[in-house]
Amino acid sequence: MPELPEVETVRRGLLPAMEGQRIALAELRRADLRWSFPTDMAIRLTGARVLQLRRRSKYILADLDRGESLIIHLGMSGRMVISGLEAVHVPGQFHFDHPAIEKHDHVLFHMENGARITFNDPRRFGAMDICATPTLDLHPLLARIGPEPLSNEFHADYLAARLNGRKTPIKTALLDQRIVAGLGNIYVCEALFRAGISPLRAAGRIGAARIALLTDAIRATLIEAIDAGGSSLRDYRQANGELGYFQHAFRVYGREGAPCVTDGCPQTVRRAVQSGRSSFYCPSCQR
DNA sequence: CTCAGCTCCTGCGGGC
DNA sequence: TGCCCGCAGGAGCTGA
Repeated sequence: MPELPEVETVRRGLLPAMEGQRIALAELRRADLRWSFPTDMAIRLTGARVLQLRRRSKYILADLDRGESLIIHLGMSGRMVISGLEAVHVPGQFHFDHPAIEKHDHVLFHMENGARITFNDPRRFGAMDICATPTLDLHPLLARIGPEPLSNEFHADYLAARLNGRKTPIKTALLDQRIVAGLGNIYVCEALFRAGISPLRAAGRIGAARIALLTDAIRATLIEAIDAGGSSLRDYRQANGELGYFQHAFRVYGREGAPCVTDGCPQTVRRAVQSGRSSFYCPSCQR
């Protein structure tokens, strides 16, 4: 599913169920996602309290009261399904409603407060690992990731320096998590459209002014998507507590052949394949 | 170092 | 209806 906005939305959705709560039981129904879990991961999680849920790039980080942190990546198809957040009162008793286990439910966190968080991932590109909190930043999955795009470290001068001399297309460069964290195929396409930059353009051949436009476009695109996720989060909560994809009004992504949304632009959105992945763009608005 | 291509895995939709 | 193909929001790894 997830690029930065979706992961941030999932994190926020998990907060009431997980943060400050103890994991009564961590149940690993399948231990081989992208990599195998540490063999003792269930033991290390069971009984631990979640002190804080953070996000770094597309990773959700759960700091535990035992000096360790759980690292979660949703891959392409990972979802977190929350159930039983609120006790159902029937005469004489309370109980927590949980749906039946489904195909591809790989990991379940049974929380002390009665909530259950189910990690479902059909393609199993997702990952989990656990390691000491003080050295979390040195973890191989996290160590080389670039700045958060919504932080002050990400600015035009930084991006210009990182793109300088690069022949690779800007589309490919922005997907490189070492340059900037958290962008994926959708929001790269959307940000490039906003900035009026062709995904095919060599990364090192974009002027300083346009790179500044691009950093602003990346930020605006992500913030807008997070806000959209926030609203759909409320909808989901009312429905069944499930956190999944939220539909967002994309301007180019997935719109091949459809008219460009720019007022007066006669063009249609094109699709090109770059490093094996689809890029969507307007050949007139993006140069 | 940079860069393109391959790879993991399952599901879905379109064409025949 | 069934089968085959291409495609999917990620990213690590290999080899040139």
